[in-house]
Amino acid sequence: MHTTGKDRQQPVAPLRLGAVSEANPHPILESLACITCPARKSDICGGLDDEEIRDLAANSQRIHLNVGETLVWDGDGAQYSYVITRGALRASKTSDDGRRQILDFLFSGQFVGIPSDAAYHFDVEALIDSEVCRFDKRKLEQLMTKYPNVEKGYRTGAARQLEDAYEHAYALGRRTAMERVAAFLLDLRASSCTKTATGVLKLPMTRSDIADFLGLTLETVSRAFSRLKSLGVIRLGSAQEVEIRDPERLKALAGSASI
Amino acid sequence: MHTTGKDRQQPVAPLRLGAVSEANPHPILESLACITCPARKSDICGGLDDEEIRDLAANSQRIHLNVGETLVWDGDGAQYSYVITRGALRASKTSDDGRRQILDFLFSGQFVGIPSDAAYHFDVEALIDSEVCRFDKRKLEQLMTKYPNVEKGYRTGAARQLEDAYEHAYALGRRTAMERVAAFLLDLRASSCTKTATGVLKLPMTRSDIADFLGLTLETVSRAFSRLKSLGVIRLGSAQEVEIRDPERLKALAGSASI
DNA sequence: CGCCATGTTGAAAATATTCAAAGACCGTGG
DNA sequence: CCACGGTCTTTGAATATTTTCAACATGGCG
Repeated sequence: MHTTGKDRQQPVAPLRLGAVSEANPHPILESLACITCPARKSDICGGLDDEEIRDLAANSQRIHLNVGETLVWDGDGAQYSYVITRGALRASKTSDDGRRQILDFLFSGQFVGIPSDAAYHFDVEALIDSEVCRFDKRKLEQLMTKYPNVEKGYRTGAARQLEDAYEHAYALGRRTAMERVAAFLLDLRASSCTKTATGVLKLPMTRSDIADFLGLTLETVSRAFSRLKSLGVIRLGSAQEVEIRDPERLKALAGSASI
Repeated sequence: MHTTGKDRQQPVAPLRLGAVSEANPHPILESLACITCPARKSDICGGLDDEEIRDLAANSQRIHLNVGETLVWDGDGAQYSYVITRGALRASKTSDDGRRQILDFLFSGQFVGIPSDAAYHFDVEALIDSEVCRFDKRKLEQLMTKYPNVEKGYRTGAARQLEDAYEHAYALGRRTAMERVAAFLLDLRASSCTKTATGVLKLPMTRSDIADFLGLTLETVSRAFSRLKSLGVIRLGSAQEVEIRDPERLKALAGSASI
């Protein structure tokens, strides 16, 4: 049985919701920020024109998260929803005996906050310094009524997350360790994860995070990386810098897609 | 690597969408059926009063599925959504090399059809003779606009499915075989799965189905059942009839919850 | 420069899978 | 009504994959 070491180590000064470092309403002058926001085309904001987006801006707050800070705690009242505008976060479930399953890595443009009841049932923490846009759930519902496109975006976002979760279930249940790691790297490449100009991936997560996402141990993940390296499929600048040298080969190693 | 035997065996005469055995619009006289429907309190129908439900009935068709019949094919255009009104179905993804992951077992009251794009990315098949209520997606959207409670129910349903998928991911990634089987039986007991008057579970799925749901092989599942039996935690009438004799013990064997 | 986190690698151990065979159950047809 | 055939299930033994335990390497940061 695998118990992570990493997850027991709390962020230096974990801030509970409502006590987040900064939570400033978008000043009217700053509503321009929405126009140039990396999440401008996200599910929630994408359906609105620049005029309407000011309305959204007035009903949201921008929040900065330092590395390790927690945005959402398991059990927290689901008062807010969030759109990631910069950085990288992880959503995870941890059992009381310390086993952790990372449900998703979240990058800019992604949406957090589709609770079925009054509370969240997972944690969300910042892997690196990040920024999110916060919406009061009540106000978001009003916005959804006012702007059908927001409602539709919410629905699309929920559906996509569900499909991602299904794909993840396929990987966890039916793929080998090697296939999981290969598929993970391909997914990362297709995501909003940071890349250098030459396309080198800058992983914001540790081997332990990857292991807890893929249902493996960090050693198994490390061995898979080493194997990929020795096969010449990837190149490792540092442990966090991964260059995919042979995408086709990587696809083959990821095994047949789930159709 | 595990490849199921079961899944290669197509239903005798698989019917493609639109060619389903019966698809009759709810006759006006039959709209009463909605009132007494087992899915009357489901997410979609639950928010409406008996007057409004007639409107829903007029916009839906009742469909009968025989054992093994397929309701949704991976790749199918997502033209319809469904509410299960009777029976048991399985939603699954199968890769082209034959590996199958069952995503969910669906019982009466549950909702199928939250596509992020134009197509479904999983199959849905009947485990036993079943009945579903079919909604044209377009009409469902109109109904959602007309009745905010339907829209809210849809959203709640989507959120619940997402949370189920997350819980499933935790099980697949971090639980042992024994824990998965124990937790599965507890989940079934809490579900709408058929039970006798004395509370004995009537499993509509095979060991192979359970294995493909839990990311195991059928042999491993069978061994876990045998173990539970020898521990006196369950009693097996037949392979499909499971009596949970010691729920507390079963909970302990399911391991600590994911919080 | 050195410490502490993170990452890599090796060997032993555990868990689950694979392969194999036999038993139970169900529906069908004689 | 019972025998038959096929499918599903159970159980055993060998094998494979992944985990666990342990030691060492690396590297970022004070």
